[in-house]
Amino acid sequence: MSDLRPYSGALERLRRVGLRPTRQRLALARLLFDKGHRHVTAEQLHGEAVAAAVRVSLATVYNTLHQFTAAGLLSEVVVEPGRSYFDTNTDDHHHFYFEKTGVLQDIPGDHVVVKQLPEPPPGTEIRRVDVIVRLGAGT
Amino acid sequence: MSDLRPYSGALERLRRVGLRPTRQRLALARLLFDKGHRHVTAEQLHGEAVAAAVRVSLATVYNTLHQFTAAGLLSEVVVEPGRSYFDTNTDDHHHFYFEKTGVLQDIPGDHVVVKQLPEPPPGTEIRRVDVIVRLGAGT
DNA sequence: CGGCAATTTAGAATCCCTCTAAGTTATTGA
DNA sequence: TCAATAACTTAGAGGGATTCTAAATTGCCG
Repeated sequence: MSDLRPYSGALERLRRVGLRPTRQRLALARLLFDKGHRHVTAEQLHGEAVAAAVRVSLATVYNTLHQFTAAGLLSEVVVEPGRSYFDTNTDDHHHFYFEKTGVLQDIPGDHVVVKQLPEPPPGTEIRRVDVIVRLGAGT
Repeated sequence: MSDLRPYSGALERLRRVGLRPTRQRLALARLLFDKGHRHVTAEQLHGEAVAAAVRVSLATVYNTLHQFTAAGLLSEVVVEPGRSYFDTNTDDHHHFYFEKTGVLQDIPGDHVVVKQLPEPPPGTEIRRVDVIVRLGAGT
């Protein structure tokens, strides 16, 4: 559907960040980026790859997710102990987290404003500000 | 405000939330609450207990931390995959996280203001809003 | 004090994730 | 074009944090 867009190809994307376009990385990039923004865990992505008959090991899925993150193609979101989500949306934005289901959902950037942030302690700088709105069952 | 009362004895605290004051829970409560606000991991707390010659297993430390959290005596802070911090400050506040050292530090509640929060999706309610300011080495 | 449910415990188990060492593949440059 | 080489992939072992299990212990009530 979306591979008509000029620079959305997986190969192009890898080239631009200087990662060798291997069969595994290309396949994972397509799974991640070819259908809108997503939040996935390594296990989930590996499952999708296997389901799509892509031969790739779990170790490579982990490596690839971290390389993509380091390259700025993904961002990592930590909401629960012992499980990392990777978000294909790298714009400045925040998250709803449904505690019951473990589902993570973007909150568009302009819907949350953080004000009066204190100065970071000397010798440090702010890398990122994460806002997680935790949701439970309503009344 | 988690506690307006001047008397903050461990026994009293456990009684108030309906947890049986066992030797282990009393000792852990003292370690946690008797010297100002703290951020600890289960391992750390267990280490302190052992150092203080309190006989308690790691499993019990985990159980106790979760029971205290469920009872509202602690709050859990998730900043890294694979490690949970427990915070003795249950007031509304946020955190600085020093990525390099793994140290967590409170930001007083009135120093961060979150605005324009969107409506939670129907059937859900906001349980908590976590703000984590991630810090790296400055320039 | 006796009885029973709550609690504690050691150790095994589990869950994510990382590492290692060996095999494979993309790229480079002659 | 075709090695040579460096980058990459992988299975399986390893590791850290946490949870589970089943048995022993302990606090609490009458």
